[in-house]
Amino acid sequence: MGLKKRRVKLEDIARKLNISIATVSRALDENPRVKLSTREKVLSMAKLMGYMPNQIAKSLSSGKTNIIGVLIPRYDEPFFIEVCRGIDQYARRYNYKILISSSRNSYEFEKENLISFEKGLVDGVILSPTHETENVAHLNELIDKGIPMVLFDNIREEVSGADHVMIDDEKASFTAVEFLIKKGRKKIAFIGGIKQKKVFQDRYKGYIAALRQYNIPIYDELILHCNSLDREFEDKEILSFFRHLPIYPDAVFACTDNYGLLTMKSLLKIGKKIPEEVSVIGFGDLGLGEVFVPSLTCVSQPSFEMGQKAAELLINQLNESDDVDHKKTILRLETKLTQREST
Amino acid sequence: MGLKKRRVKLEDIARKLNISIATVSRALDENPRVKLSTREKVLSMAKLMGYMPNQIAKSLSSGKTNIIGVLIPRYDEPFFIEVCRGIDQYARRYNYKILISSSRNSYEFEKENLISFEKGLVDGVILSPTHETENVAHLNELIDKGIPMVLFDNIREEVSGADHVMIDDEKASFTAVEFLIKKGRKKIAFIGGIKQKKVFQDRYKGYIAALRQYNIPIYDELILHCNSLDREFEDKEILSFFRHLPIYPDAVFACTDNYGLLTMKSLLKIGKKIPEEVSVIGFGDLGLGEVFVPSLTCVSQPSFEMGQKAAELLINQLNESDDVDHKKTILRLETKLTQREST
DNA sequence: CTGTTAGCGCTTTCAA
DNA sequence: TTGAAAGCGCTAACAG
Repeated sequence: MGLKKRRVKLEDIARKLNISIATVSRALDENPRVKLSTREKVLSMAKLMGYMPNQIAKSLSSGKTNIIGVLIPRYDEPFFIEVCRGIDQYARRYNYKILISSSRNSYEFEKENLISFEKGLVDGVILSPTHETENVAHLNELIDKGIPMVLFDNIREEVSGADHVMIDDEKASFTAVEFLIKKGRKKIAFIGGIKQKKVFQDRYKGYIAALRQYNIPIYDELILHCNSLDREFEDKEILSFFRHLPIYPDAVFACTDNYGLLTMKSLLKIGKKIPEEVSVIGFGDLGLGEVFVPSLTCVSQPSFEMGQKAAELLINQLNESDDVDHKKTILRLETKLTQREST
Repeated sequence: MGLKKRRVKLEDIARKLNISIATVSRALDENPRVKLSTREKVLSMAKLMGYMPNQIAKSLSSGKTNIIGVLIPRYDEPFFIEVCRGIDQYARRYNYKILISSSRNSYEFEKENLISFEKGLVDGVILSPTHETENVAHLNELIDKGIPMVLFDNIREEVSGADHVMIDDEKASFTAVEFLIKKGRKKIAFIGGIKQKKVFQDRYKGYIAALRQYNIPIYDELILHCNSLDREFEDKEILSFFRHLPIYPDAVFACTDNYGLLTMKSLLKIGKKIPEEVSVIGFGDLGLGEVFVPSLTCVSQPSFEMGQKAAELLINQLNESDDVDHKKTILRLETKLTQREST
C-alpha cells in the first residue's frame, strides 16, 4: 500500500541482464534474430519482474494503436449493440479493441466524435451515420487523412472510400409483405421509421413494390412514418395511430421489431386478436419478439454477422499497403423471414 | 487521393511561424504565459494547416490517456448497456472516453481483460465481476499497481481499494414481496439468478425475509435459481419450471425483468390470467417490461445513474493526488417499485 | 513571454 | 546475434 512501485520497463530488464534495450525488445517480440538462450533469459526475467508492456509507447512508436473506433447512433437499440458484439468478437481475434461512441442521433455529435477519432487513437472506424447526416464531407475527410472506414446500416453510397455492409432492405420487406399477401391479407398497414434513413426508405419501397405487384390497394391512411427518436414517444405515436384509423388493417408490416411490438401492444389494447384479425410482422429479430405473447414474426437480420463482417473489412483495409488505392467493397448479407405466432 | 499527406505536427507549425515547438504547444493549450498575439497566430496557423493533436503522443508524454476501461460480464443485458450509457455520459463531460470489454461471464476472460487494462491504455477501471470470480487477487493487484477501480452490480466488498456502487437488493426485494403480500398473495414463487452472484443472493434474502416477517409459508417447490447464462436456455428453464409445479403460486417475484417476462410468457402459455390469478413482479425496469402485455410491475433500478455515479467516483479517484491513500466509498442508490398491469 | 532540452517507453534502422 | 542511437509527437522543467 502506498509504495507506488514504478512500472518495470525494458530498460530495467536490460540493465538487470546487462544487455541492451533493443535486445530485450526483440526477445520479447519472439524475434528469431535473438539467441535462444538470451530470449529465455529475458522472458523469465520479464516475468519475474512483472513486466507489462506500455501500450501507449508501443503505439507511438509503431504508429498503430490496435483500436477500432465504432460510432453508432444510439446505445439503446439492441441492433447496434449486437453489431458491436459482432465487431468485438471478430476484432478480438486479431488483437484489436473497440472504442464505442454514440452520436446520439445528432449530426453535430457525429462530427465531434469523428474529430476525436482523428486524433490518432484509432486505426480505423466503423460507423452508422445518423439520419441527420446529409453532407458526408466529414466522412470523406477522415478517409482522405488515411483512416480506413466501414459503414453499415444507414449507409451512404456517396462515401466512395469506405466499405459498406448492408442487407437488401427492399427485398426483405418485399418478401415479408408478400408473405402477408399470400396469407390472404389485403389491408396491410406500414409502420416505418425516420424517413431520412435509407434503411427505412428501402423498407418502404419494398412494401409498396409488393402491394403493387399483387394489385393490392395502397391506403395512405394505413401508412405511418414514425418520427420519434425516443422510446417513449414512439410508444405514443404508434398507439395513437392505431386508435384513430379510419379503416382497419388486417395486417401490419413494421419496420423494426420495436415498432412491431408496439403495434401488437396497441392492437391488443384495442381488443384485436393477433393473428386472427390482424397479422403483424417486425424487422430485426433480437430476442424481444420471441418473448412477447404472441411472439412476433419478423425479418431476421444478421446483426451480429454484420458486425463481424464490418470488422473483417476494416481489418483487411488496415492490412492493405498504404500506397495501393483501396477498392471499395459492398457486402450484402442475407435476411430471412422467421415465422412465429403473430402471423 | 493517394497522396497520403503527412499529418501536421507541432513542429510544422513552429517552423512556419519561426517560433519554438514549446510555444506552439503552450499556445494551443491556451496557456496564459503566451503573448496573446502569438497565441492567435498559432491558433490560426494551426487551423489553416489542419493541425490535429496526436492523442497517443500526448498520453505518452503526460502519462494520462483519458480513457476509462469498463468491463461488463455481457453485452446482451440491457442493464449493463444502460450502466455504460451512464458512465459514458458522465465521463464525456470530463473529457474521458470509455473502452468497453465483455468478460463473457468468464473468470478467465475477466483476468485477461484486466491484464490488457494494465498495459497503460486506461487511466482507471469500472467493472462488474463475473459470478465465477471467487478469488479477487487480480483486482487487488491492479489497484496495487496504481490503477483506480470502481465496482458495481456484483460487488465484492473484499476489494478494499475500490469504490462500490450498489443498490440495497435485499431491501428492494423485501419491499417488492411485501407489496405482493399486502395484496393478499400467499403462495409467492421466486425466480432467481445464478446463486454465486451477490445481487441474486441478496434478492433471495429479501424474499425470504418478507415471507418470514409476514408468516407466509415458504415452499421450496416455488423457488427456482435459474442457472442459465444464455437467453435461450433461461427461456426453457423457466417455462419448464412453471409447467411442472406441484402447487400453483398466486404471485411470482422474479429477480430480473427478463425472468419476469419469461414468467409471464410461461403463465400465459399455461392459460393463467395475469394479474387476476397470478401477479408478477420483475426487477430492473429497462423498457421491456413496459411494452409487454400486460406490462410488468417491477423494482426500478437506477441503472443509468449507477453508471454516472461509478464514473464520478472513478474520476474523483483519478484526480486525487497519488500519495494520499484512497479512502473507500460505498454508494447505495435508491430503488422504487413501479406498479404496472401485472400486479 | 519564449526557447532549449530532456524525457515518456518502445521500435527500428544501421553498424559492429 | 547484439548494441547504439535516432526517432514517434508532445509536455514540462529550467533558463533566459
